[in-house]
Amino acid sequence: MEARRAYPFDRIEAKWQRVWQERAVFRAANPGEPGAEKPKYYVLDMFPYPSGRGLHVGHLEGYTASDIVARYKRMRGFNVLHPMGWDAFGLPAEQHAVATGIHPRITTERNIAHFREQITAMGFSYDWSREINTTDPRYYRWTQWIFLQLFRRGLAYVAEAPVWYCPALQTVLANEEILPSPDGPVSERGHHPVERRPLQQWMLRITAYAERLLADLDLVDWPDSIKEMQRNWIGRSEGAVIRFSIEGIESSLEVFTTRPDTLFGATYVVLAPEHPLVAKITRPECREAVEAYQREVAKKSDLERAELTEEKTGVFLGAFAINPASRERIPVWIADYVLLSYGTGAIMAVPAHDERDFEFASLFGLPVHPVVRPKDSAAPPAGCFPGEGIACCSQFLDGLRTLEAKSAMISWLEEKGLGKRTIQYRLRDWLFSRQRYWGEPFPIVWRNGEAQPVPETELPVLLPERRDFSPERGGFAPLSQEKGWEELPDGGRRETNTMPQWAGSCWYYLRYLDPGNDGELVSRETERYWMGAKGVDLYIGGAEHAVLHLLYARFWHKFLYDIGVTSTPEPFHRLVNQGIILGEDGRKMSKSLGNIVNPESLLREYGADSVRLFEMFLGPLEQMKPWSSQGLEGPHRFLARVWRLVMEEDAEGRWMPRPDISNEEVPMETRRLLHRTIRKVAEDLECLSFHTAIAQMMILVNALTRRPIPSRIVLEPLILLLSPFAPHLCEELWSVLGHAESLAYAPWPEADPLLLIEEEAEWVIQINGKVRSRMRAALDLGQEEAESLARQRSEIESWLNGKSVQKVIFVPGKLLNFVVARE
RNA sequence: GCCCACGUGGUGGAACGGCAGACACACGGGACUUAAAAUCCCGUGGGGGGAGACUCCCGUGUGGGUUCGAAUCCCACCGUGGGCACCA
Repeated sequence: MEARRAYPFDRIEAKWQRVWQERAVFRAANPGEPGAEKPKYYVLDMFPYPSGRGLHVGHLEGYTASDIVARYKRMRGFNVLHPMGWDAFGLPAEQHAVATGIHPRITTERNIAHFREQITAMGFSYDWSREINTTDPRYYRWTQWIFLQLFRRGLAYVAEAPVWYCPALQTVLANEEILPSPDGPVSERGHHPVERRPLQQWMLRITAYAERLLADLDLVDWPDSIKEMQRNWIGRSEGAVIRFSIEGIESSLEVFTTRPDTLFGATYVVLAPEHPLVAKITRPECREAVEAYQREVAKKSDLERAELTEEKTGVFLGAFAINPASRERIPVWIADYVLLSYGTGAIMAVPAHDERDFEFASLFGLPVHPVVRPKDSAAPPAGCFPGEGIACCSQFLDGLRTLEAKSAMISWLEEKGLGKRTIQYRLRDWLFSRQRYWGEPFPIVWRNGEAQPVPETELPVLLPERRDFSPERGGFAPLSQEKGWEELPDGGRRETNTMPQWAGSCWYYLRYLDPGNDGELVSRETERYWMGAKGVDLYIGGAEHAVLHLLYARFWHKFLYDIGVTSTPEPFHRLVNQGIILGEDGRKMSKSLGNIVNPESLLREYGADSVRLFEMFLGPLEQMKPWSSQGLEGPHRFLARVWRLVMEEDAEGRWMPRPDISNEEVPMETRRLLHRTIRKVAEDLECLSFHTAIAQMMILVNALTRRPIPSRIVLEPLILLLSPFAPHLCEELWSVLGHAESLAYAPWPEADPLLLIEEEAEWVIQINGKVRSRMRAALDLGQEEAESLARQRSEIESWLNGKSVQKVIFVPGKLLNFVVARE
């Protein structure tokens, strides 16, 4: 069915997309090129993984927002960097290869072509000369180079550690890729069950940067919720490590606690079941029970240990430790509520002041010694009191507040050599290897059991071609099947793990700056120019990357800063998350619900400008909101109205410029409205309030439609204001009005301050805070004049009749409120 | 359980502590048309009074509070979404 079009968007959109491409309109100038004398503005989208499903309206929302900003900033005189690329390594393409035998490279290329086509059809103003692809050897060469620098500085190391292994995906996964579920932990991708296995893995020492990753959150302009999530993920806690000696044995054990002030109340000690000291200190009579418990924990730890609905369990080792403060003999237990991977893997239990210890002590009949009382109470309460208060029953701490008691205890411990002040982080080192094919190979060769770096001159280490994609059983890397690749003539063997998908996305924003540079990751001069001062000026993407991508990228950026590659401590100055777009039914879009909105049909029916405008008109960018295909009508009609302000149909139905377009001045009311609109749109664009900017332009266009005034004096500024939102339509109208050049770099309209000054205002008159009247009057009335004008109004007169006015609130230019006695 | 965000018409949403519901969608009425579509105009939170121009009351999840005045600030609760979850 050939739908009649409200305006010929199909023709003009194809035309302008071709013009932009042919003239390389959006090419950004690097230092030394004409254009680079302008101030820079770097507006970045989170680059997509090119999946087989193509882009959905959610991607398009973020990309539309960033494109509007990019176009706006160009018109404001900035040299704008607005690039796009592909995060193309990753599991889905490899899973597809396993299933179909088609090489992931083929699938990836096909998907990228589809994505690029969809993006082009939306009219986004990317500088395609900077397009990057993480699977391109010219790109991943530098991913490998960064890894080598990390390795040289001891920040990449091999460790045998219990890691999350997913039998279904046949790979290990990072902590960050595991989700809790009612049936135990599962993989984030695919929700397959995962279990713990001890394997030799590459780790990155992100914990070395924990403090800076935390502190520098203060430097960036990000949503508070994201900062908070990162803070929680890093999980800094201050406390002390305290040494407990073991009765009858030479060795001692260390515990970490955030409450050293409660040491006098420590009535037992708990080790993680896997703690290396357990075998050494367990008494023979307890050995059987302890080992049985360890086996049980090892078996269930995979799935059930993460659940906390279960009752606490543990066993006594038969051994005793000495409380270093009270000199009391206290029992040593193991229990699975203590984790080996945090702190020292051991705790001092203070059941009187810790809920978990209290629960455990109650269950096993262990003693409870209160040593803190609330500020307003003479004695500690019964049960467990985890709050802060005043120390008691603690000898030299008695009477001190919790904060002081902590310091006093730490000083005492340090003096006696029994402990010291410590900071612990919840953040763990980053598990960096994957047993997959479709990822960056490590630039590492094993010789005599030692990992050796591949010389930089030999980069990139190319991923070998493959025919057979079935992964090997048991968690070995597929690359270990490629003997000709793995085994080197000198007897060395290449590392066969590959890097995780996060690797390529950790630094891609830097490669856009200088994508063709084969001598350096990015030239110093270019990096200084584009990342100057604050790094990426605006970064738009989904909140699902709050901790993973954004924490990893910050880590790498700080490392690159330390080795002199980057010049700013933080990569992304301002971060904005677009909200999720729900299906028309208000539920999350998903294949199984059948509520996914296909952008192709919308583009065919309404055109890219309408889709762009509607994506923005839906509501605040950061908010979650449902899609409504019917709602698209509004912005579409609006664009058609703008079209008809300039164009009209002749008898044959051809669109022609209106013959009556003039250069004549327009009525004062219209000029004022135009200039208010200019101001409002610019203000709203600065704070990314796109929907209110559109509403304001609709108000202007509605006024112009009502009383047709086809004058360039109002039409041209309107077209410029609208052009970041609906660039194809506006380019066409701009050229119809006789401009030979694209409007992409036309100066943004300036609001005339004289036209923004109002002389009159509508005053609101209230009685006891309720609006009882309004009047148009001069804006600059004094209180007395305003009051007497208000009192003359009959409705106010009758409201005030017989009442005594106690007070009059006067807000200049706005409001008058008579406060009268209530009977 | 803990942390964070958010609750406004039939719907999406707007509103520096000062006119609640801008702008749209949907719906209803009208103009144009042989008719329809498109377009244009008018109406549209709920309830009451009035023949009428009009007018009064109620209303921003619930209950309190601060204030001359609260959708907006504070407290408690309920609901929705997101994050964390034995991290000592």
